Amino acid sequence: MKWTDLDENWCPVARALSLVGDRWTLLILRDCFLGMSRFDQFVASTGATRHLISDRLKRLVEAGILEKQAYSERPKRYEYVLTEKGQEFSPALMAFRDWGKKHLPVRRASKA
Amino acid sequence: MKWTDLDENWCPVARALSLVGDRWTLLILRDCFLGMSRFDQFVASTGATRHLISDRLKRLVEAGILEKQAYSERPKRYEYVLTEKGQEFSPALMAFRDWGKKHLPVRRASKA
DNA sequence: GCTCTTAAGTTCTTATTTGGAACTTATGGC
DNA sequence: GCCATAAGTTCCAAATAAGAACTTAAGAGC
Repeated sequence: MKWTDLDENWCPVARALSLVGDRWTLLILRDCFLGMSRFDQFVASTGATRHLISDRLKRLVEAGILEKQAYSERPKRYEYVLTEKGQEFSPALMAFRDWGKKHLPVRRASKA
Repeated sequence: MKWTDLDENWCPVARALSLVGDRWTLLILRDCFLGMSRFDQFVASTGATRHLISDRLKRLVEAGILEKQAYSERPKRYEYVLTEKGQEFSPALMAFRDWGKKHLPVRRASKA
């Protein structure tokens, strides 16, 4: 079964997961809420490959969660900003944060 | 970069994702909140392969999110129940549900 | 005492996805 | 000219997932 098959599932959780239920996607959204908007910021912050970031940004734009906006004309440079649909995803990330804070404390010195 | 490298990340969202930031894992947890507890129920409900369910259940048990309990001695049969740590993950799933309900309506007759 | 069914996995082979590094395009600065 | 920056794309190897069949243990029906 493919992930895209979940997009018409009866369950709203499954439909949400088909779109944003992916680790890199969720990390990109976290970065957006932290104020990031550019390709190389996402690459540096998440540690994902450029290929993955490229792919996930494309999906998020198609889904109307992010919007691609030019911030420079020559050379053409784009940044990605949260739409209202994207903004409204924040409760989910906050729930992840709260749960992580409570149940997954850092044991050693952080690597990242 | 590997996923497991996120488990010591400074960010609690990243640490949470290293453990449960996977579509099948989140679908299994959804099923647990819907009252399911057995292997074949997860397979049928999520549409994932048996291999994946087996792997994800193992991880969730190791992480202390689910507990494996015998419900039959001969033959040995196990079921998986949420621990308190697992129970406390419900706000995240509810956030996914609310966001999915609002922003991802079903367009055609459901396939699943 | 043979065959069917159920439950919880495991194993196998083939496809798809990801990781990592190098390359591209356009421009500005030294 | 040569180096740097930003936002990607391309390539191949490695890791993961898909799909179906097999395993183990027991009870039910005949």
